[in-house]
Amino acid sequence: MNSLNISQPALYQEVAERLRLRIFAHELPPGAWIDEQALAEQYGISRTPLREALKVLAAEGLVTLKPRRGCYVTELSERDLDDIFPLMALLEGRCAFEATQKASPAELARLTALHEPLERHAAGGDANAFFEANQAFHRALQELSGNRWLKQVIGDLRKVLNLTRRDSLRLEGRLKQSLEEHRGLLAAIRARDAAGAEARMQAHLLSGRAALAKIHAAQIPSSSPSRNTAEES
Amino acid sequence: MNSLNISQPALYQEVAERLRLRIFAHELPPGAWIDEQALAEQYGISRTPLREALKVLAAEGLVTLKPRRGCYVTELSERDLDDIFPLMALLEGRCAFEATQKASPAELARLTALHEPLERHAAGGDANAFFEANQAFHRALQELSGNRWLKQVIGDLRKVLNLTRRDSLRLEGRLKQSLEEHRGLLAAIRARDAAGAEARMQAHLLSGRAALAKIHAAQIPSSSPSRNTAEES
DNA sequence: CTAGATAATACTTTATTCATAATTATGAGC
DNA sequence: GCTCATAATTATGAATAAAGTATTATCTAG
Repeated sequence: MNSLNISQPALYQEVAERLRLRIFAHELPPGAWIDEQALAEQYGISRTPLREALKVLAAEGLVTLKPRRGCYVTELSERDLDDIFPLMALLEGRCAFEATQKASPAELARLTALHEPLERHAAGGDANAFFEANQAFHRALQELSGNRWLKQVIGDLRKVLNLTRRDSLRLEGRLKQSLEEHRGLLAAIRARDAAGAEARMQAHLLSGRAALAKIHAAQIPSSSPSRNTAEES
Repeated sequence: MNSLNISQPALYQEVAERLRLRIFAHELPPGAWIDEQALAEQYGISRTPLREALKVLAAEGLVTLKPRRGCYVTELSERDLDDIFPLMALLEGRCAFEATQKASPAELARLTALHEPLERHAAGGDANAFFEANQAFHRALQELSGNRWLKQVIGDLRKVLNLTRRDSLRLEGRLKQSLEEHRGLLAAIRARDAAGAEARMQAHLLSGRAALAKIHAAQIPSSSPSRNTAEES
């Protein structure tokens, strides 16, 4: 894919990646103002590459640039989530459909192997590890779909979804439920039931949205103070 | 991405928009090298805002940044088109589905009014005007879907598709065929046949891909350069 | 005491300058 | 005469500086 881009990555890309991680970790929470010069001297670079990195992040939707006002981490509304999850269901559903049709027996075996950690970490109750294994499985499916642009679009939306806290898996029973959905999905794929796999993937995503909504409903949305960057050392 | 920028847009955004138009007009054709300093002094600005604009365009996929090598207008391969069009069919199909279900009678009337120019310009054989009217109709449908992120993703992909020449409508009979497809689509929407509208929209997009393929097959019987363009994020 | 206006401060934005890396051209050697 | 290596030129990438705009705080007037 990246034919000539094997050369050393530009500084602004490195910075963009580091900022992404800090945003995903909620070290830079949604709504937080991004202090350019503080961040620049923290990274030991000038503000120029930092600003270029912010342009990239803005195009990805992770931050919002307000002209003459500065840069803020994007805040997702419930409305946004209600828009994005069905869209992801559509796209990842298509992935499941295509992958079911195109996967070779060897690839099917690899996919099955990727499912095993899900079983293990669900049994162990390790939500973080389950989350990672879940991501790996979904990514593999996207790879098997064979459509680079489909994968790209899903990846972009997933980045945006990472703005929300990932603790929906800690909802009572959600881990087990998600595992059950994955079992059904894998079974449909292995049975070469493309339409079934698509439907199960869609249900899986929408079920994830429902879990998130339950979390948000439970947490009191009274005060959401958008604090600035938390100091950590 | 999208902020409520009622204030004056930043210079780099203006530059990005002007470059977009030049790219879409093929004044900067796919594969063309973008000369930063030449363009900067042509616009009477410094290289800094120009470079920031290029970062935005790179995130949109319109240009490809090769570290230490410069910036080039993205070239789409046939493979890319084979990936993107089915994806657009899926997304715009969903738009048609949702819009059919959600549109009020008044909105339905407005949509019907937007269809009229298509009839007129098809009869007049004005491919450019037909293209514009077609875009307007599709955008209205995306608006009616009520899903801002769906609209956003479609818009992003449409930008990329604008990298290709828009002369597929000049293919013998394509104008008439496209009109027929639109008639069927509108009829399904007005009949509140959401599934039918979705199917017709999907067929419409795939039909557009086929027309483009026919153009390319006719124009390039010799060697295809097929520079593959990788997307990064 | 409150509200509005002005001034000051701070941050974004753009420009200019400098350094580094890549490519091309020229010269020399085989 | 052709190929390879080295040097020079050009363009990209980063940093620093300067300017313009927005926001906030303070002071004055009603």
